[in-house]
Amino acid sequence: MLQLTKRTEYALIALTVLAGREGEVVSVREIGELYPVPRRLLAEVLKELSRAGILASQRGSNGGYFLTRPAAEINVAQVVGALEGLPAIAGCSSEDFEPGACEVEPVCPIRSPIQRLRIGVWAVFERMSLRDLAEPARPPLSRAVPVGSGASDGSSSGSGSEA
Amino acid sequence: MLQLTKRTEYALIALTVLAGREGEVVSVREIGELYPVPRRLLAEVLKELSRAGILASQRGSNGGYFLTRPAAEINVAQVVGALEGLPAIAGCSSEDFEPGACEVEPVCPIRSPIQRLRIGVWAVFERMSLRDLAEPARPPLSRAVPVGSGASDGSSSGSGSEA
DNA sequence: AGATATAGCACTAGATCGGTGCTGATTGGA
DNA sequence: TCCAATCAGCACCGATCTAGTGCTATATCT
Repeated sequence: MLQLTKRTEYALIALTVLAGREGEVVSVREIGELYPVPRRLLAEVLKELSRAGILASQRGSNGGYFLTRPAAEINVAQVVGALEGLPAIAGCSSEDFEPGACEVEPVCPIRSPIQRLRIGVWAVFERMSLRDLAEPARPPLSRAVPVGSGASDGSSSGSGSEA
Repeated sequence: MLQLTKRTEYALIALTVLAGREGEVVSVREIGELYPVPRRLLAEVLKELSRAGILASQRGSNGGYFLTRPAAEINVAQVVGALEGLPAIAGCSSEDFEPGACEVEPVCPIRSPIQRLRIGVWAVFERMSLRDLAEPARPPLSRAVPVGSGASDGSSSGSGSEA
């Protein structure tokens, strides 16, 4: 399945909030009040991002999480990498792939193409920063990915709700 | 998990063979003799591709499968789409997503960014044709994806880790 | 002290995936 | 004509992963 996990979705939602309030400490409760996500699970996810160094935490009352770096310097690839490992595309290009696990590997004709796909997908995620997440108005990918020439979500349509 | 299924991997391997023998009818057995893939599963996958119109089949002895169009006109996106559905990235952008299934949807702040990611990933898959698969020498993505500066991995000597 | 909030660990139910079994239909050849 | 090779269709099982929760400890502010 070429799909992010719910954990990652929740992470991105939370990071949207964090990116919009740089410098502030935001608690899981606050985020949960903004968006109907399972708080417990969200907490688990933010802990992971904290362990990965993307967030830092403040314990105790008035505690919460905050970005360790400017939102513009954190990209989706880092987030996905922290929660799911690097996009693997195929098992043989995964992080925890042990040689010999795939019978085809020694003669595999698609290793090189898979690598290229992986790099390409990775690049797509790298090109979107948390600032781009928090400000959906600007089309950050239209420059780099010349495929949706006019299809890159018309923009200027206020608070994003396009099909 | 941002990873193709084994089914899709096997499909791509088989299609590499098919693309290298355009016009010929190739049986599951032949492909299984070339690459150590579970033949039964491979057969199941090729049936699916046949139902999707990417392949056509010839029954009886001397039977097998063949491409319905030139290899250069079939891209990885079509194959992935046929076997896994379009790359969804998130559940809410999946094909079989029913409105109301996601609590966050009405107020979701990342729908638009997710869409952009989806389009970008889709584009990466679209840009690689079966001909590119069959001829790994040429680097078809280096033009369109300017991220691997010189990292197009010249020889497949394994470990392409660029972090 | 007590309320708030994160840290850490483990656990369950459900979905998905990888792979297989079996039966039938079609084609070419001995 | 009969047989072997091959695809078509359906259903099934075990392993793995995901989504979500329970519980307890620790830190901080008032």
